Amino acid sequence: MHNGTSAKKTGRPRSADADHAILEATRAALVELGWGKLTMGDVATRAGVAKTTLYRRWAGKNELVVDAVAVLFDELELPDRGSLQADIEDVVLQFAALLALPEARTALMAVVAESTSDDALRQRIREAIVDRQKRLVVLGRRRAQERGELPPDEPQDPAGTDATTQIDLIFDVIAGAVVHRTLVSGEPVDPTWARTFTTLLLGGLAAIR
Amino acid sequence: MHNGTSAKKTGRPRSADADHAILEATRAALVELGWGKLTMGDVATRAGVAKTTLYRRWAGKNELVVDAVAVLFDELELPDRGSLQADIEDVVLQFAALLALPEARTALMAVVAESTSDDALRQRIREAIVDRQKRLVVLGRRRAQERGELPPDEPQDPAGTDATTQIDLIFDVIAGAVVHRTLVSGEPVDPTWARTFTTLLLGGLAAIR
Amino acid sequence: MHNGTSAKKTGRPRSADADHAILEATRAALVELGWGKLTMGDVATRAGVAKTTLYRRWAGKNELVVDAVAVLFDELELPDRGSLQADIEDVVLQFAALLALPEARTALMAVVAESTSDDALRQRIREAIVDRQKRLVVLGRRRAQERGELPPDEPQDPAGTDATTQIDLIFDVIAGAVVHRTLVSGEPVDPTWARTFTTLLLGGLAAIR
Amino acid sequence: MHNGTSAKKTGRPRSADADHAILEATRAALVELGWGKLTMGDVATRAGVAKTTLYRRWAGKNELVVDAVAVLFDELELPDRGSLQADIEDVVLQFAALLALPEARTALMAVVAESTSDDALRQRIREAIVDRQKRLVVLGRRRAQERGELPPDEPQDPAGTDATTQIDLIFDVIAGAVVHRTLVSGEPVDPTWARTFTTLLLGGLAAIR
DNA sequence: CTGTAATCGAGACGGTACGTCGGGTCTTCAA
DNA sequence: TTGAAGACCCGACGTACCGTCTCGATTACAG
Repeated sequence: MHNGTSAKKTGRPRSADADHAILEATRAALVELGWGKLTMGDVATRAGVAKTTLYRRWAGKNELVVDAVAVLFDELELPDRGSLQADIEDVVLQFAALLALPEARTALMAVVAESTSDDALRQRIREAIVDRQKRLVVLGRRRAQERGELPPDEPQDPAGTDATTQIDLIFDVIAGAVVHRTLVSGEPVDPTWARTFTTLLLGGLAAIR
Repeated sequence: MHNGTSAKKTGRPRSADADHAILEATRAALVELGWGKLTMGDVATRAGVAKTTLYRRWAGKNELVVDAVAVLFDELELPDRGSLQADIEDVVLQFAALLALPEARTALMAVVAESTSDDALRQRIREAIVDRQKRLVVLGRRRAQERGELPPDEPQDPAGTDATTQIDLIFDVIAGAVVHRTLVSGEPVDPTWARTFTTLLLGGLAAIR
Repeated sequence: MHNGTSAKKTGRPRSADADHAILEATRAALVELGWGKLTMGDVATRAGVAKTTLYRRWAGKNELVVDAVAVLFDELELPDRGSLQADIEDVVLQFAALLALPEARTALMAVVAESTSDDALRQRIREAIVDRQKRLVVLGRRRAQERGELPPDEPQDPAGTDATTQIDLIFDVIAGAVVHRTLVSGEPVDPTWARTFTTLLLGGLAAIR
Repeated sequence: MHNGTSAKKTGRPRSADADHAILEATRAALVELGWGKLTMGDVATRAGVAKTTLYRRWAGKNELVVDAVAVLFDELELPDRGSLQADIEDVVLQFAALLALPEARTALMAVVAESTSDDALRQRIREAIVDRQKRLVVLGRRRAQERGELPPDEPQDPAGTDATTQIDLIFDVIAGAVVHRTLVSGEPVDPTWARTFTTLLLGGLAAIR
């Protein structure tokens, strides 16, 4: 977040309402205008807040938008559907549904784009958005191991892949494929595609062990 | 490209040199400044061209950059390394190397980001960049079929996937995973990762048949 | 004029129609747009002529406008109304009527304004417009002398003014007063004002002898 | 001036320094560059001010220049030289000296030229420049009446002219003649000319009573 | 209850880039 | 050689946002 537990003793305290109003306004503006047309002044106006107030809390457009959309990604969940295949299909569809929201797709790509030339921003994105979703992979994998669908983690087999590498790979493949199909190829992620993709992924996982 | 075979009979013809100079200048500016700091005026100056000339050919920054970087992606090739596994690993590494170029990574993500709220731009990107690289998947797949590594296309098996669906899926998985690992996860795509990823992909392909 | 009797032997001859169309279009554009909004491109379009054609004949906006409006001032005449007072009143009203035409008032002031920092232009204005109207003063003065209303020119009386000085002074006073009242004060020059002004002028002329 | 006593309660107040710096810079730029080459951007730079600041106060070049030069005309004074003839000669020479300044001559004519097709501008000029100088005529006339050089204002004699008409006439004749001789005829206004002209004027004034 | 201090909305500030417009030149093809 | 068409370089336009700054007016907590 933008401010930690910094010590502030005296003076008028910051309005908590303002924070919510600003983030809400940011999301609304993203939907209507897209990243490129979104302006700080407009966000301030929508939030009924002065630009000063906005800049007192966030350093710029990037930081503001990251915070504004991060919360959306926290809503992803991994329900226990009984099998790994079903679990993955479910989360793939959830993720696709999220990327169907204009504010999410637009904001995600925009901040990622900015981050290609801004390491601090990349770090922030990773912390606020990306790494937090890895929990889904970790959780799903553990459940599958408990069900016996996947073998338990073992001391690294030189011919195989260790747990971290595997988790990262799964994450990149799932997130990458869904994002690419949705935003680049522009094709829908429907249950059929989700099933085929998941089948491919699980088939592949068996192969890398 | 920005102009088709429109009929223009009279008047001074447009300078072909200007086109090249502008696109070259755009790539140079992208490397030095990145997407965010790149300005139309600067590109014009670098190209030794008036801003008007630039706007006469491209509607804005997005369109210009798409054309400027499209050519970079055309350099990807699929050498025949003797096996499908080797072919894919090779092209994965080529793609990763391309995304390591600042002008390519920054420009690609930026225009994709803009395209989330601009259908015309998305269409342009797809034509100029994305669809043209599908040729690599098509070619690699045909070679593998000739080698017997993959079964020939058959009348659609209701339980399987038809050729087009499979090509699209492969494309989304490869491109998505490489882009995600490179630009979002921020981890390197090295030969080891390429091998593991390719193994997963081929294992998965066997599963969806 | 813009071209003298320059020798042109070969090639396609210049269109005489073009000249008229251009000057006519210039006057029309002046009326509608005023000096500041008048553009060479617009004049060319109105005249159904290419900009090239226009620049082949005139060096720029100033020269073009001077020629376009010069002809208007040539229409001033000094009818013989029987007395100097009546003659002056008549020409004052003619001049005022001319300055009531938007193309004349606007063009005259505009080129005079430009001429404050362009000696060549001032020279051109003086030749094309100003000096040609001095004929009216010279003629009126001679008629008055013939009628006996004014004394004949004499060898310079040290206490008086010689002929040239007097002509210049009369011209400046008449032209200046009419222009100032019309364009600066923004008051109308009607017969009453013309009579009072002429009375003042003639009374003054008697005093400087 | 450009802003009246408009009520503005909140927000940062406009910088008074900026106003002065801008007007000063405008005059300097007029001297160096003349009206035609003067640009808003250059004025802003000279004044150490952003273009926005400039446009926040003045609608355009015309309005700015009117205000910038208006102050020059306020420096004209009518010293009491003991006789009406001497007073007029003095102010005529002052006015001529003012018109010898490049910034004054060029700016005055340019804005008058623009005003021929812009009523709001004409109004502004009249308020800021023209009408304010009528004070000189009014003052000189009253002094002369006190000295007995001119008869006191009387209830309008049907055969004569009332006070306002006379003041306007005198103003148009003096200003018009000086401007015309200086800027159109391009001849100098020296003491000799001033004397002759003043003699004519006073002689004429006697005639219209 | 009275300071002190940080907050608030408002809006002016110095900048940078925008995309357009007009000036005057140059290049092509047709007459 | 002229003419229409239109692309060219150049420079200024007036606008939009940026992120900072100054205002006067609220709030809180501290003494």
